[in-house]
Amino acid sequence: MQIYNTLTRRKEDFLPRDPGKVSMYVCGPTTYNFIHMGNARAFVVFDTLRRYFLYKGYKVHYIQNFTDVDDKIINRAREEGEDPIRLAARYIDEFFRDMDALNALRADVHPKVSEHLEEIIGMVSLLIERGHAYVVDGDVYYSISSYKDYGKLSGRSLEDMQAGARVEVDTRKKHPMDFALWKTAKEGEPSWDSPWGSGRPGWHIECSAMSRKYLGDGFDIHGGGYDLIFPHHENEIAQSEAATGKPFARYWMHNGFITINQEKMSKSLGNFFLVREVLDKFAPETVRFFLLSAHYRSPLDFDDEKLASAGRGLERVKNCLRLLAEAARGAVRDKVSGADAELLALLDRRRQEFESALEDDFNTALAIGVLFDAVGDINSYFHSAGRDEGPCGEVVSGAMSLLEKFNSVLGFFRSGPGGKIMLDSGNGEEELAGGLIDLIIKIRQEARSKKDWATADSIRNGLKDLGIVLEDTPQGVRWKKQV
RNA sequence: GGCGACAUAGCCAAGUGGUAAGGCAGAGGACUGCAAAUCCUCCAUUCCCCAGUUCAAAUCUGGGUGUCGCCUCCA
Repeated sequence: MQIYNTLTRRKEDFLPRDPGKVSMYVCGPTTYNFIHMGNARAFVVFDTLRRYFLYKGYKVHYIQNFTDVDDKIINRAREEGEDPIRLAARYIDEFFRDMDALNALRADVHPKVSEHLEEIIGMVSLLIERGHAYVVDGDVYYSISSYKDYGKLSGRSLEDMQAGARVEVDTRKKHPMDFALWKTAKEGEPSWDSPWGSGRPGWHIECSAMSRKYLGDGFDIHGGGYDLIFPHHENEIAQSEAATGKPFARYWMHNGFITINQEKMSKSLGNFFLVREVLDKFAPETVRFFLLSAHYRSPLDFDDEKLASAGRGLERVKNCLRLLAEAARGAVRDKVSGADAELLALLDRRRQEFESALEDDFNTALAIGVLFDAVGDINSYFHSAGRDEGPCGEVVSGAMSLLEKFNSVLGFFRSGPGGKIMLDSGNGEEELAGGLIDLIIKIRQEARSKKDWATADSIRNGLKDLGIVLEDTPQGVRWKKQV
């Protein structure tokens, strides 16, 4: 597999540190609010990458942190009169609600800053010992001048940064770009005891400390949004490599932004859409499909019309799944004809194309194209060969299994044991509704048999207004929920 | 100011040297009582512009133009 590595600015062959195993660390959210679509993109992209490694048979160790100690959390908590750690914990629950809806698998570990002070303090101490950090009035700063490779990820030099520094210069710092590893506690803030007094960690050190704890030195993939390259990831590298003397993450992957009217969606610009707002209007599979429909490094412009277009496209895939499910329920033929064998061979080729697409820097857009090609192949088959002689059992199960394989990576649809796709959640209420709809359809069929088209159409239109679409086919009547 | 990315049909989007995937929308046809779904056909002589390299360029080089991003919390 080839992966574009931000560190080297080119695609490289992906060779895991330990054969057969992949270690990944993805920067999670600062939990002071619900997550927005931009956050979701990063998490869905890396979830899908992880799923692809699993599909390929790798054992994946996937870590995603929560920043639950931070200025913004503290400020928010103050405004709402709530304990900061509790507020953060609440938004962690909300994070899971959103990401579960988007069918993202839980990480193996979701470490929190508030539970890793020991590791963080240990790493800060190590940096001081090694001369890469200094203490000023209870604050600890990382000295970027002490680390010769500072700037290697973002491609900037110390000189550039001095020239571009527009931030107020703290005269206690040795270099204007030196950053805080540890901050002295202010009144009313969460704080922990440390060798430098009571305080709390700076932002960047948590990822260095926690990734090391769970993945060790030189783990495989570190991911996050483009905006984390500088300073966050640059600083992580500086901290980790200076502290351990060993190379940090081997492959750095960064996803592009979600934009609104071509402008970056961000909390600070205020032009963001919360995941749950979007999920009120669009199905989760549509949202996930949309997020994967462009290459992960490209910007992705968001608006309702684009989501709607994505939803209509996904409907094609759903229709094909319904067709296959229906065929599997009906009578199938054992004998494998020439047309059957032809389709099976074609689908095997699609499987290979799907994999090559993802092997090339994780090109989900291309992989989705292959999915649509496969859907077209299957539909054509049912239109001709499968229809004339009845569907072949091997074809039906083979086609379904292919789409399930694709889905195990793309994760559009929820799946049960063995990756079986479940289009409807199937709770009791839905069963009841389904029974009622079947009954109404039966009554309508009686009207149709008497050529009472007025009644038949009135029933169909009435159901449509309720969001139930009927399809009269030679094989009988099908119904589904409207998109 | 420094650094970097991108520019492909009405819309979204893949494609890094060999003659433009896929989706949405649209047109025609098949099927249907009519629809829906599905199938078939059509829909960029051309990839922001101008030069250049090459037998061959959307793809490489140079120069423009435009848009966006990072340099400050941000996925």
